[in-house]
Amino acid sequence: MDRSAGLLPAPSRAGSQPAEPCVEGRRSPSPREQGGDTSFPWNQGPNPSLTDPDWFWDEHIQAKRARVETIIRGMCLSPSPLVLGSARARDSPGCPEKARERKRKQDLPMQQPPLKPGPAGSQGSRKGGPRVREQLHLLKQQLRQLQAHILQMEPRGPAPSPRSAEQRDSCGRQPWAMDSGRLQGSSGDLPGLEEHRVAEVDRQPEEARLLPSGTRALLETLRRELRGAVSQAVDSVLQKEGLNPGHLKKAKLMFFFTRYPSSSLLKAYFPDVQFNRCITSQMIKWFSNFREFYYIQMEKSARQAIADGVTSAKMLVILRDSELFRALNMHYNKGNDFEVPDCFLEVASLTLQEFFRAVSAGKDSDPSWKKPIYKVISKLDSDIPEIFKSSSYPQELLQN
DNA sequence: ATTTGACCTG
DNA sequence: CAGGTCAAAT
Repeated sequence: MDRSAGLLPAPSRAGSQPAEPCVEGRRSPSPREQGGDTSFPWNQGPNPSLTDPDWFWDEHIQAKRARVETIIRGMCLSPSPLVLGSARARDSPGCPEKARERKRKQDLPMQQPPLKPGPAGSQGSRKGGPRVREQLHLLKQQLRQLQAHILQMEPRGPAPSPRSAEQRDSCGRQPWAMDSGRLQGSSGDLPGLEEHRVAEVDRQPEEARLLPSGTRALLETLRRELRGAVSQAVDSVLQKEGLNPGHLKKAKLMFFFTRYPSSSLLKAYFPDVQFNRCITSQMIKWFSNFREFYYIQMEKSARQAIADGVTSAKMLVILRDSELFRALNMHYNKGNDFEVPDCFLEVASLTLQEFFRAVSAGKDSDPSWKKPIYKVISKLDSDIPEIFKSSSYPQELLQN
């Protein structure tokens, strides 16, 4: 609520930051950006997906998807139509286009990895915002339905007689006791496995307890498999999927520190985002939009100051109670979740002053009069607090 | 040929 | 904010 004295020390930087004669138009990478010289900042981070070849990750995801698809498909083929109905209902609403068409060459990520025939991958990268949530919901629903379905079928299983349930060692093993064993082949034929199963199955409803051990084991295995598959599907959907509102919010806060983030910096500060062309461009675009608003405000304010009779640029300092601050804070920090750093106010003040000088000197007659200002400002990016890098979303750590 | 930024528009 | 365009830089 109550802010520390907002008065800025009117940094002498204003004088020591003259528009130097930069040879190249492009902004030279700030020293901060390349702190790791040859190595990228994110080399330190525990995110293999960023360092590994893209195809590796894609295959991984594709494997997951394929697995889930298989399971879901199996569910649809089951005697119960319940799943089928909900699954279809999703495709019909928005896109009349055949789902087949989606497998065409990626329309946006043009030349990412050389391969990506993705079974369901191409649609995942699209920004059908709500679609993802629908899918998630669908998956959860399907899981629940399948579980109910299984339980419902259990009693009718292999003629569950109280005896068969007890004499699980009898030679009368059901045909699919074998299948059960095969199914969990991955878990191996551990000696004590049987006991484990029994212990787990015992926690199940009464009906289930009456089933032969083989059946119970199968059910349990199925359940486990399904749970794992759905869980993975949810993860993959939640992640690939693109940027969410949380990311946008974080980006806005980051703008307080950096007006011109490089793509590598963005990658370093959004570990939970899988960057591809689309995502990267979108984020770059965000900052471009941020800048646009920022510069518009600055120019407007500068002209206002001139109209108000301000004579010296040095008199223009953005305080935390100024109108300009209010507008900026509203735009990048709606709700005051975050305390705007002083460094931002300094840069903003300098920007304002630059605009003031330029307009005062009548430079604005030149079509490209803003360019020099941009050049100056682009060199004033600050370091972004580590917290922004570590946490996926500044949901909580925002308070301070 | 690709990326990035400004600018304009909806 | 996302789209698209244009220019500049890689």
